[in-house]
Amino acid sequence: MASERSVPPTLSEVAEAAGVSRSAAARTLGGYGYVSPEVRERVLEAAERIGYRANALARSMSTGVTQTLGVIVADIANPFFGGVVRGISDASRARGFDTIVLSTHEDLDEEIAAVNVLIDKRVDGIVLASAALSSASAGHIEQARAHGVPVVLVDRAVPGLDLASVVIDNRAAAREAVERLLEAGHRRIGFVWGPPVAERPRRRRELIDEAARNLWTDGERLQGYLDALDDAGIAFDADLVTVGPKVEQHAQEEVERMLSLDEPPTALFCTENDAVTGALRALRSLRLRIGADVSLIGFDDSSWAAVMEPPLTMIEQPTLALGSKAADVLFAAIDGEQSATGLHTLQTRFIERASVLAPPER
Amino acid sequence: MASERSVPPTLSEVAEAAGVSRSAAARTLGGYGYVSPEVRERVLEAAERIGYRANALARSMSTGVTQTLGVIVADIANPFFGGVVRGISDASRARGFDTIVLSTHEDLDEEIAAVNVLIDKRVDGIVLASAALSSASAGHIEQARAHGVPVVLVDRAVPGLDLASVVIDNRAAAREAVERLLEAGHRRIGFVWGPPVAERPRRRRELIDEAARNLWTDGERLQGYLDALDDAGIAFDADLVTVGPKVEQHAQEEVERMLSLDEPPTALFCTENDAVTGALRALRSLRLRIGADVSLIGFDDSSWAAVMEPPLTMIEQPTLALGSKAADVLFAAIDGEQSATGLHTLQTRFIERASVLAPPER
DNA sequence: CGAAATTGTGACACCGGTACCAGCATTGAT
DNA sequence: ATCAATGCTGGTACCGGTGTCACAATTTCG
Repeated sequence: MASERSVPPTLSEVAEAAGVSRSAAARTLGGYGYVSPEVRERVLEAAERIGYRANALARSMSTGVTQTLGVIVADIANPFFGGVVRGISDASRARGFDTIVLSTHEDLDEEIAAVNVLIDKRVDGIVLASAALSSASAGHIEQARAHGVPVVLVDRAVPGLDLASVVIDNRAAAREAVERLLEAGHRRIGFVWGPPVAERPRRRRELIDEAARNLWTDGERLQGYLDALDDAGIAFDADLVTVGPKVEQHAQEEVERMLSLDEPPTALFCTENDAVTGALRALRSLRLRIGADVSLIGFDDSSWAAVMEPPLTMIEQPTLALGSKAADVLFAAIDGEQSATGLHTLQTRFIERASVLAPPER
Repeated sequence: MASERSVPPTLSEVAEAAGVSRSAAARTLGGYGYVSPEVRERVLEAAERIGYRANALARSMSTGVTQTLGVIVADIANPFFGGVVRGISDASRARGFDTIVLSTHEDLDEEIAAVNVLIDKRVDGIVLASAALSSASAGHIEQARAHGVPVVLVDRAVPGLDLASVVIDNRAAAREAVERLLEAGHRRIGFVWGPPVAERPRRRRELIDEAARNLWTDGERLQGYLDALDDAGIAFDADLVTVGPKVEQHAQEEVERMLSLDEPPTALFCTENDAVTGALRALRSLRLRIGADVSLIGFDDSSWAAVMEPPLTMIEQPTLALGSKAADVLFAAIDGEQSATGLHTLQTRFIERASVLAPPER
């Protein structure tokens, strides 16, 4: 083997190989100051020959800039966040930035640790899908800003915090979906993926609070559901909202319970991918047909939804756009622009397929 | 506001605040050498008070270690890679390592650039799902090793390269799936997600080469398909293998073509998620029933497959385990253990559901 | 021909840690 | 009383870049 070394060459070694001073080599490679064409040529040749690559750590040390963005999401294996991260990553790459991705498993302590890691690594900015629910639990976000690291929230806003956030209009999207169900004639509409509490809140306010306490988006979607019901003059029924652990299997059980009520729902609104598949499992186990027996609308479109029998009417979230927009806003903040604040709302897309029919005659 | 600063405090500032030397503060915070209890107390208090956090860049500069792993995948938005990255990320975190994730969009040039970025950032190791197909195009991998950065391949092996790789047994998994179809009585079995060439190779060898040239896993899966056919004494029919762009829509078109042959396939083996949904779209458009008319087995199980009508028989890949195993092997290599070489093969799981029935009577 | 302007060079301080080392007290042993 | 061992401290070199600056060499121009 020709180059059998395990330590990368340094600037000094380039200079030595070229027979010039470290400074001259630095100026050539750094593209500043005066360098004679002859020296420049020698340095470039030497750098090429010994395979020199600048140490990004050392550069960051002296420039104070890492050209790196930190990204914190709940779970990178979740396709939704996968899309968001991809959007951030592509947008960053276009600006010559790299991304460090950290998963928090939706745990606030892990999120705080993640923010600290990113501060320590001196990232130039952070995109955060936060599990924090109010300004009271957002101390770590404040700390990042105090350390001079701009933060942009994505997917979730933190009420009461004056922070740039890139989100979708969850409330309006949920409302639209439920309105479609109402238009089709449904009056009993189940809400799948309610708050993860053990005991079912009977009061409406309580339910909303619990949902919002768990996840901002969930609170918004529940609100949208209630908005549509209110407009139609339909009374809220606590039995038509699932509660309990947010896992597919539990969603199934809750939907089965719901469909076994004396007055079961004739339509379901599912606010998450696993809520949809959980609900479909329930329909299957009760031998009910999608659409004909129970209409359904879900959040988070996927290519699978289109090949179901019947194809599912879904709400598509612009995951890539969410990510790239967040990156753009963050870059604006890094560049010191004032515009990089407030709420940026992206549009969802209502994809009408065939899982919504009129409720069955009784 | 109390702490209205935008530059993080340094070790020197801690020392100054505690009224001791930089060295004493360093010894306290670094946990080495002698420090009197009194000084120790003062330093700790001062560090706490001014919110000191060690600069990871500076530390890495002098220790030569970053506690960071680089991860390079084709597309982080792909649920398969999402799982792998999650596995790597969780395993790394358990060892106090962070991960930098780069997407290459399955482009070798981007992959080379990504490797260079990681070398520059002095990551301690790289997990790579490479688009390189032979040792001839793996110069960048060699370069990483020459720079002292250990590399572990995941999901894909590079033939002819002596490198640690963590993969599944694609060939055996494909073979098993096709055997199941044969056992059910099928003799005409379509292979969905063949090589992305414009013109259909007629010769078997040519087809395999094309598939392998595009992606190692695809070549292996095609081999497994042919293995099973060979064992059953069934002649290979080039018309039963899709060719062309690897997108869902094209898979649909190719499957439609296939099903319109004089002797159409009675079963389909799909080697990828989008191949499955593409095939299902084709069945839908031709009004054919899954199982009853055309049996189907696919790669990459998802919760959707279980709620299809009928539920789909699938091959599940251990994405998380693939990632965590890759991380483990990489850590072994970082620790200088010799064991960290060769091929590590993980098991797939064959999930039998209900999309495989006997071929229809003609 | 000499002063000023231009062109090019190497020395060096700095970023913020790590870790080695010389040296000073204090204590105990001989 | 002398010396060694022990406890603790501050000074300092180093990691590998960036970028300023003093200064030397060459060219330009009055």
